[in-house]
Amino acid sequence: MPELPEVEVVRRGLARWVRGRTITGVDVPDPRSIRRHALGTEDFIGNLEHATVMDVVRRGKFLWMPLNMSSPAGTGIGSDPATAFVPGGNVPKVALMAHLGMSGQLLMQDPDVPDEKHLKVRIRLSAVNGMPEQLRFVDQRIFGGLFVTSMIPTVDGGPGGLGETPLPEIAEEASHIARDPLDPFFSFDAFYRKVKGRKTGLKRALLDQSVISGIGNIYADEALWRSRLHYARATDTLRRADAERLVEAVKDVMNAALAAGGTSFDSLYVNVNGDSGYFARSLNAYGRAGELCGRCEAIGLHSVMKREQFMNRSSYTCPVCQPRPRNGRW
DNA sequence: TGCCGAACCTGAAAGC
DNA sequence: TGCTTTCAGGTTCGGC
Repeated sequence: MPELPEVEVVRRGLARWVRGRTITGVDVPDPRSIRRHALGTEDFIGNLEHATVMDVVRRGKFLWMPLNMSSPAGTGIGSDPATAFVPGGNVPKVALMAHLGMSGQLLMQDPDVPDEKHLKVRIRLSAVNGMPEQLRFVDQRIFGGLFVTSMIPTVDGGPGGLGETPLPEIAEEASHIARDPLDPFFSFDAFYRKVKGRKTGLKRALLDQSVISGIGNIYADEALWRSRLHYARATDTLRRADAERLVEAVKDVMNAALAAGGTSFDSLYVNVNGDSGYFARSLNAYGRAGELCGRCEAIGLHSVMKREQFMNRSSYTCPVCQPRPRNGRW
């Protein structure tokens, strides 16, 4: 399942292939994957054709490609995105937005590669020697999707997200979410204020993208395990030191996952070249129900990881080093 | 206003 | 063997 590290792996791969290239054609074999584009398939295609991809930017699990709409068809080849943004000039007004959902994949393919079983959108790119000519959106469960959205100024004046040429603009549909822990402009104080202001459980807050973005079920469990906190801990009882430990754990686990190319349990997550990541082998909590807690075992304790139902999902904890708080409070 | 749960969706695995 | 049920989970939206 793509969470922040997996989306960042995809972003880096995509940036290498699509920056500066012009979209020459678009097919939408399954319009369900563009259902968030309210104006329909024709409008979606009309917005993309002849536009030049300026960059690939990410905030949390949202990924977008700012588009230069002013380029005549075919002139995007070899243009330099770093110099394409002229203040007050051809600043991108729209972006192609992507969310991978549960099973979305953005793949670079040559035209002669047969269509994937769950191919939803095909974007043809201007020809460049040695580069694949199609960007394909493949999605088995259709929780993800593509749509065109406006670019708007960021509230804090900082870059909208992580990209190769950061701009003080953000895709409108991503403007409601908080900065993610790997964002250089991430503010611990802002995160702590939001968490303390909530009256809910800690894991629910971690999964709330308006509090902190990029965290899904897997890395929430891993970060809570690393920081020895229980998912049901009431957020308004969280001490500053606990929150600092938690944020550091989130950063550590995400950086480790990024270094391993992401977490893959099956073929549902792959990078733009179709390769899987290896971080699943390093998980300490997620999916380890019935196994011994590695941290407790290291000090001679025999505690068995347990799985509980939470928010229609599974949560994995160690009952010894992550004790459940009484009534959510310590 | 803010929290919470349902719904969306498909394929693999388990159960019968 | 084949059918049915369960499970996986990110985001949005409606109900409370």
